[in-house]
Amino acid sequence: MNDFLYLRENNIKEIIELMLEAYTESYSDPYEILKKNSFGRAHHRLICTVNANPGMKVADLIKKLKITKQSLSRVLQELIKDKIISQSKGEIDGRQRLLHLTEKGEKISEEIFNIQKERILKAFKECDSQEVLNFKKVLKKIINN
Amino acid sequence: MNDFLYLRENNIKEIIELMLEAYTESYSDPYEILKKNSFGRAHHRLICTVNANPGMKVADLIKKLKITKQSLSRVLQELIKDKIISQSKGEIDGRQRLLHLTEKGEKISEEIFNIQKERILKAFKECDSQEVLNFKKVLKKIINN
DNA sequence: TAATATATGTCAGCAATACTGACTACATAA
DNA sequence: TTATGTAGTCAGTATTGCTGACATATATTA
Repeated sequence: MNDFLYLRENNIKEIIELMLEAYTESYSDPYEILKKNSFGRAHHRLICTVNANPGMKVADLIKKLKITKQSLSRVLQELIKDKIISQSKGEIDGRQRLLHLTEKGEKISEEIFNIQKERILKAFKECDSQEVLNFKKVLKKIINN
Repeated sequence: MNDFLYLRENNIKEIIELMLEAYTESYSDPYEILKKNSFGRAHHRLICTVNANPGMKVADLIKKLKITKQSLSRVLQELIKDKIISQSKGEIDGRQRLLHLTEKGEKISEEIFNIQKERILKAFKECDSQEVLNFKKVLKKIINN
């Protein structure tokens, strides 16, 4: 195409800042719902990640969220006590604790999602199929280092 | 196109989680550079936002970062003291304090950017021009409510 | 001009999130 | 059996964020 304008520093710099904004906006939308349940940003990230990766082990959650196990522990224990998340012993490796949303957890996760969905849906309705597919593709490339 | 698969709940849910991951990864990349300067996540967000919006006023920064002025203040004063950010009196409205990166601030901002750039550049090189343009377009739509 | 509103700054205290380091318990692998 | 890997825990500290109250300077309005 029209050479490599999209690889220029200014474009990349702009996109890095847009990602910060999009994240900040999107993840503050469900603030009220979270507050109603006495949850904060840390619980939100945890619920969202376990929801997307049911059965993941604790070590993977730590890696994804980029926090220490001590930081994770406090929040995770709260969610387990509140019966939002459940743990099961790994069948292959008995040391692992596999994480799942409980039924109650699924319900709250769904409530949170329904709020966050509004912003995304509104945006996507102003785009066509191809644009959204490309958005998702690039997002994945950014994650896979 | 092939009807509206991209508007389905599961797709949107997946994208919300991908945005969390992409942000978490991207904004932890420059951890070492920030630490070297005794800066944290809060400083990072502030530097990035002022860099993208030179001359912005304090109230707008508060709105973008979604924090209180008291939270902003601590970090902002640190950056002003370290001569990373400078304030100038608004010419039209003398109550406003307009924020800029200093020369030193630009330098650190560039260091941070150069680290974050690597991940984005690597991703973009595996995409074509149109895909990146679409990525940016959708990102902007998500921000503009 | 006087009263009011707005933009910013500041003080004090508290809450949430995250870190380091040290140690334990248990399961797997060598 | 010994070493390693996974998870949990305790104690202390740092960072980031909040609320409420109050101060200062500038702008707007009556």
